[in-house]
Amino acid sequence: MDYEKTIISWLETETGETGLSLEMPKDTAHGDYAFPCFILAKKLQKAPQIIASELSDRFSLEQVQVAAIGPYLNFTILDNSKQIETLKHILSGNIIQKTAEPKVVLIESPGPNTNKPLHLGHLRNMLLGISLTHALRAIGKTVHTVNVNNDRGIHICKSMLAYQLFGDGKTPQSEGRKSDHFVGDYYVKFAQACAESEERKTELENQAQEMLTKWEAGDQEVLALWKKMNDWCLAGFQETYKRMGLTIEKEYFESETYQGGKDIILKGAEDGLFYKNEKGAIEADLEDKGLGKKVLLRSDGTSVYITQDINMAHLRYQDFSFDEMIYIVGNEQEYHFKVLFELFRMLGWSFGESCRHFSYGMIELPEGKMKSREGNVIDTDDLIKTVDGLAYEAVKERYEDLDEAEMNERARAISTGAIRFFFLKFDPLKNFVFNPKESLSFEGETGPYVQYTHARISSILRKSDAGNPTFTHLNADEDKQLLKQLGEFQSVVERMAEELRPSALCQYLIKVCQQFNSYYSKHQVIQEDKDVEADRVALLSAVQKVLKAGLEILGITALERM
RNA sequence: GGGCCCAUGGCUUAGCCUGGAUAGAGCGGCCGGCUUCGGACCGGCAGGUCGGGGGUUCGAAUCCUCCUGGGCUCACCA
Repeated sequence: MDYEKTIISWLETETGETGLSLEMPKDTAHGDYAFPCFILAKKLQKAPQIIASELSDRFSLEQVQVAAIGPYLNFTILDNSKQIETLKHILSGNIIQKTAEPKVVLIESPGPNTNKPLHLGHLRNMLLGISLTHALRAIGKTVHTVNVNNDRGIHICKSMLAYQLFGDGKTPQSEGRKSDHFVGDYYVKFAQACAESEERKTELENQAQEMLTKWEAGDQEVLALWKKMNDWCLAGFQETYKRMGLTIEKEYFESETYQGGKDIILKGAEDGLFYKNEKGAIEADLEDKGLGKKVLLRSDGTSVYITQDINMAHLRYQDFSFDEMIYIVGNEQEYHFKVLFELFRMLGWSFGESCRHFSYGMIELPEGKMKSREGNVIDTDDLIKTVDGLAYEAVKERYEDLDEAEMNERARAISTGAIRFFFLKFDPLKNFVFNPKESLSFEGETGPYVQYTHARISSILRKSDAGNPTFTHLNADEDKQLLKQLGEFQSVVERMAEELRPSALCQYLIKVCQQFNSYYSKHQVIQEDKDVEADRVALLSAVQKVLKAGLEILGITALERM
């Protein structure tokens, strides 16, 4: 029985109005549905309080209790069969329904440059990508993960040149340095050398430019150096991806795709989509879209940044024939993607319509923006290492008699939980300040809090010897609140997948945990009355399953013990 | 200068799309709670002109508008 519809149709016949709707009160003391009577006040020439009380006098529906609280009509559904239905559903393991159309989605993340290690921006990128991948799969979409490596250009040559000048034949192995960090060290050295003097800077930049020209000309020596350093970087990234649980199905490389982009542009120019400007460069006119004019090929015929993105999309469509593509890229590239998608349209590529730029805000440090050239960046690997250490200390402090392997395993899960949750709980659109000293905690609205709640429930479930539930003892306010909350899990996951907002799931999980922990402090689960115990165990078990499914989407291990 | 985005207690933030009943929460501060299921927890207190003005509305943190402050962007860089 759909009480909402029934109540609405009663209201409509009673008042002669149409198109009325109910709202869901925030405060549970206000029941399950509410009708604000202000709307009728003008028409009926009566105070809304009076209208509410008159309507409540005339109301009579099975299983629905009505109360006029001020100008509101509040309805409470006494029949909890729907919630019990949901509860049984969850208990049977049917936690998330695949309600989405079974489309193929491509997700691009994290798009690194191969001249330095991954920093916190990439971390945010990866975690957003991973959680979205999980959420989309959970609701029934097919997701393929791809990546783009920006492995060509002047920034790459800077690291290469510095290595040539100061490298002295050293290798990551000889220095015992993670290979991408080793490469990044030379990017910093380049900047340091440039800082010596203006002359030195000009000299070095010219040399880097020469190197780039040689690279494009296919100079064997330069290419060999490029290959060596690129491979170091990529190998380092792989380690970090693995640690963060990111699997990439197909890697694309700018160095391999930029040439093909030219042909597409040239063909487009032939077809009259683009034109040659007065300097001989090929341009797209996007003035009518408010995007200005965009150069697609330089007058010397070489490609620009966007050229390779055009070809890459084309290649990906050949590889995956996706229905949707989501680019997870920072908000500083919003203009770039507006232009890119417009170009897809001009080229008549139908998939262009379903491309989305998942734009996220930057991460700043308390002392300001991160600048890799200046060295005030926090690397992903360094952060993980630090938090691993903190988590290990936290576990050791509480459970000193655990064996080393178990201690490490828990510490690692907790560390991952803390990092992931912290980076996902904020609205992705917003910039946030990362304060290394204060930001990462294992208490309050954190991943470990959710993990702890899960472990706590698990512990109770292990101890209980209750039989089968009858679902007749879940009538306390706290029972109802929890049941109601569990019923919203599905729509939270759907919303996260549609709106690309993992933060919505984080907020939800926190709320469930808070409600459970409060429940825990008021209601004893394990007890003499085994019928009551069985029902509460059923409820807890459902909470546990929802927490676990939610954590899995975020990529966090739901611990049985911690 | 044009475009896009952001502004909520000391700090970090939810709510804004789809307007409603005392603006939720975490951290920090203060007070209290482990001889029943895990204190990485729970209960309570203090702390808010929801950046500012104007408008729409019975009603605005939420919608519209102007302004202020901040970020990003508008390369034949990537």
